[in-house]
Amino acid sequence: MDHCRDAVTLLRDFAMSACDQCLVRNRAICAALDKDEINSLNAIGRRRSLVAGESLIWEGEDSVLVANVIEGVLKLSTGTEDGREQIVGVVYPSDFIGRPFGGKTNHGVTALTDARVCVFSRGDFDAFAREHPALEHKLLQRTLTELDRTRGWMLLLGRKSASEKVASFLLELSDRLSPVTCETTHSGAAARFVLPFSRQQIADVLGLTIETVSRQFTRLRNEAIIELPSRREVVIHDRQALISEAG
Amino acid sequence: MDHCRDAVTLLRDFAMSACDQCLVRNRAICAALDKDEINSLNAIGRRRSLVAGESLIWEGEDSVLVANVIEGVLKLSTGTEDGREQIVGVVYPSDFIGRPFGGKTNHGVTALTDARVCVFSRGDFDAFAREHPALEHKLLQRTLTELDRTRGWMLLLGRKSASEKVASFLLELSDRLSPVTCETTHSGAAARFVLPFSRQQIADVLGLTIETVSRQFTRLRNEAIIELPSRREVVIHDRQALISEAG
DNA sequence: CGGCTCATTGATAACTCTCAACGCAGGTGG
DNA sequence: CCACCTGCGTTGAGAGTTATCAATGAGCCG
Repeated sequence: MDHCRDAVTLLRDFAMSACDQCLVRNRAICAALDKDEINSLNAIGRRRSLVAGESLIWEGEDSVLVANVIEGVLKLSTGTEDGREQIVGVVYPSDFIGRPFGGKTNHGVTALTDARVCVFSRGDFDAFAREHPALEHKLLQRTLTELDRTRGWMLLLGRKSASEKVASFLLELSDRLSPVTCETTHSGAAARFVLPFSRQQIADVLGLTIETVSRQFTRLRNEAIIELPSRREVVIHDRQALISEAG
Repeated sequence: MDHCRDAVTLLRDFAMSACDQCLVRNRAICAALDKDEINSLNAIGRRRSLVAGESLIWEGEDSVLVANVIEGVLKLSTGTEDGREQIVGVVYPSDFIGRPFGGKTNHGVTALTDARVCVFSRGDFDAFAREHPALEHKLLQRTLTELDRTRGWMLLLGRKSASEKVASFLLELSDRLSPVTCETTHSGAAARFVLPFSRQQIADVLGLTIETVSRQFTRLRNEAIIELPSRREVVIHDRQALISEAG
């Protein structure tokens, strides 16, 4: 474990400089660009750090900036006038943030953990993208994948019970978080991870209340399917049981 | 009204021939192409008619074809193993269907009404798109918009009550159906329209049961907010009331 | 005129929410 | 160093909304 964490830390310290040392250089949409193009793109962007809880984009504002996630986890969320909130997406390193090509941003973007992103003014990015079809292609592929994922989530929100929701949530997290934790089982999914979410945020992802989430967690713990070493840590003991609970 | 319906019928009768007479020529992604390019695209596609209930794509199969909707309404849906279903999208004329650039199709596509589509083999379409960045750009814009719409729907599924869901649903339909009904109020939304959905399908859109949908409909009727001339017809009498119910 | 599907209506049950109290952990200040 | 305070999470009791089960009704087609 430790040698892995060291490597990650090392890479992170270098990543503040330029794109060719960027942690997500080969996974983000930038992978579509060659060295010269990357330099042009780099010229119109800048790195920015966010502390947990800090917002990058607010719901309803005109789309003024877009970004790539370098490190950390961020949520996309909307809410009703009377204060109910729904998290409509979660983005991880190498994911793209924002609404290029006009239009309003219909959801806020807020850091769940401390995060580092690579931001562009939307106008600059739009112009650059229009001149680089390979970049637009990557962005299209990414957007199509995100649309698929989002539609899968609709099944969870519309048709699954609280226990199915929580089980599905834990499984998805263990997949999506595995590249950073480095501690993986067979198929590359993490058996132990740190939740980037508070209980309230989990509830906002799943369309539940905080109490229902809490009860499901303790039930899973009592059935020895998971372990909860601390509020934010989860260990999956019986992945198969989770899978069959996920529906 | 009648002169309008005549015009629509007239256009529809012509539309079977070539792209330049296509009903959605200027609204679909094809609008990105000039006359020569349209002809090349036309050469690799073909028109196809679907009767209500007929499927074009099945959940889980490899993505083999993509299409543009010319006429009619289709649903995108997924389900759980035990038979629960969730409609994850509804497509209207000029909308794009399918999953270009590899990957499995995660949701089935089924006609809700009789429909006519313009289909392409996915491989052919992919190759064509890669050579025509303007087309990919249109597709990207469309996909981004669809992603926004889908995320808005997540708020409905996760956080809204049955009455809010039904009200929101009727309002969205009255917007989306207005171009074809031609009978519009102030802002281009139809006050009277024919539902392309059965009660079960409405339930599958909203994450409710058929009985709950039915009860909400009769309640809205009893409160004189809507009128239900037949099973499939809706007249909105008090749009403002619907808006405030939609949450 | 059946026989069918689809929709409505009613009674009851189940699940999740709401409201409320308590507990734990981390941080601050005496 | 301990006490207290505060934020977050857990647990419990009860209420409310929606699902489930069941029966009836309306429209359509052979």
